[in-house]
Amino acid sequence: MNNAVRVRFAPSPTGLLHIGGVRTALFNYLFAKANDGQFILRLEDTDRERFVEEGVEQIIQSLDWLGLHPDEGVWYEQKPGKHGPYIQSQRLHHYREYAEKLIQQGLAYKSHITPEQLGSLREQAIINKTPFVFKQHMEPDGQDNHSEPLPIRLCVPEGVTKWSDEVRGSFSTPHNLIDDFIIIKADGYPTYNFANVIDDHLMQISHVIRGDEFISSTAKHAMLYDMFGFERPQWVHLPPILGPGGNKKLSKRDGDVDVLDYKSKGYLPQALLNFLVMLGWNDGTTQELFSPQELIDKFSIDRIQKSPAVFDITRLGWLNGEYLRNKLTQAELVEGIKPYVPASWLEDMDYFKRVLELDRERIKRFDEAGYIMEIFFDTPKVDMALLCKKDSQQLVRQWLKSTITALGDCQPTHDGVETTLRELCDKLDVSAGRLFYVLRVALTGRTEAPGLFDIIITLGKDESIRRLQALL
RNA sequence: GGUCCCAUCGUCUAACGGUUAGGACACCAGAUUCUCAAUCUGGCAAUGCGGGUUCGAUUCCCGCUGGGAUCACCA
Repeated sequence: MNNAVRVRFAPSPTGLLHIGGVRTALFNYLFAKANDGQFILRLEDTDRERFVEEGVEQIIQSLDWLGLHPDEGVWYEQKPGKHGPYIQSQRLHHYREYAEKLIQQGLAYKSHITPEQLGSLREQAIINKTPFVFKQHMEPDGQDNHSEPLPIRLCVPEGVTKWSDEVRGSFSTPHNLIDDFIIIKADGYPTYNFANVIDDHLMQISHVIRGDEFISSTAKHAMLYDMFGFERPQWVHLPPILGPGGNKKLSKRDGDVDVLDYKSKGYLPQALLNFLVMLGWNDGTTQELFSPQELIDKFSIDRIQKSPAVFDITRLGWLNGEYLRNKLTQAELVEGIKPYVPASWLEDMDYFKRVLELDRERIKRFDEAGYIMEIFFDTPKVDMALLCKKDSQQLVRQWLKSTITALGDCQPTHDGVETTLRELCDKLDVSAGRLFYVLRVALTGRTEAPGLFDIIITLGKDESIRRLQALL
């Protein structure tokens, strides 16, 4: 019972869920599932100034799209769970209660120093090139009356805090390096450093899996656990994901604003997850493709990477194509592409499916389907310069005419068309390459398309002839 | 600047101290010959530097260099 695995993903709705957040959520999810544990979604909304209204909804939708469903905590409808509420702004009484305990023991105090005063102390320290750590004795004198609300600071005792991370190893931080940090802000809300400890304890979190930006504040958390006599969780800090340059964390500047963007661009959640899991983890073999279940079966903390990984979207593109080509049933493919093509294309579903199979290996993302498939639904505009790029207009004209008559009485099968057209090449004394180029452009307006015979039989003899006729 | 972390092909990464340092993406070439795509074959390409320890370092230790994180009444 006591070694039950309980992990949480605890985003702050101060923005939208981005790639880094998803990777963190994924690792938490996999670890929970791999150990028959609970995956909890908690909202850390204690920053009322930067709170983004649509953030909560977007976070839930993102996780839902990716299939990272929590067992407990926040969801469209509150998930059952006996440790709620799971939204920090609804848990203020807990933080107050624990802060009060600390105050009574003399381990925390109301701080009178203003941000301005603190700021100038820090500036002074920088000028003097001396390290600056704020402690209670630096509080200004004459701290009397003013009734405005004050923040509460932890009175960091002397000593050293040691802790260890499951992927990085041991850390040791002397307390003289730690500020008397704020645990309850003047507005009554707790800071992350405080709330996270209280909640993780109350919710019986066994493993704290999070981004490595928290590594330097973990000593504070460990210290708090000790001061309260709470059992410490295991810490697992994930390596950062770097932007394309490889020299800074992936950020909005790299287009990493909202994972739902990947959905609208036509990426598959399985592909995105498969891609993300490889950023900082591998199973030790050369396997590249993992189903969600395989991931759960194989995931383990001891194979998490220490070093950062660069986000390479080319690789995501490859993976997505791989899934589109080999992992999706036709029905799933149709379903996925639906939103990206005109509804009218779907009226003749058999035809749509035939076109789809023809183009399947050409589609890397759903959003490309419209462009790739449109030549089978709309009469293309043909650029004369392109059509006559390799041969004179006169010649092209003649070829088109001959093709129309040849097509007129040929078998409407792939082989029938092939035989007919190759015979035509002989008759016209022209290479297949030249004639087929002209026909492809004439029929599709493009130089890149499926095989010519496939185009003709899919389009149908009549439609093909009609298109050629129209050109003349 | 203080504290801490990290370091294998361009990228994701593999390698009980002993391998011709492996795979994948990307790239290039060839094959399939009607283009593109897909597929197959081949190729290019890495242990940051300097010291140790060792019979032997990608691997262990130290220094350097480089990169990153963090130093808020943000998380």
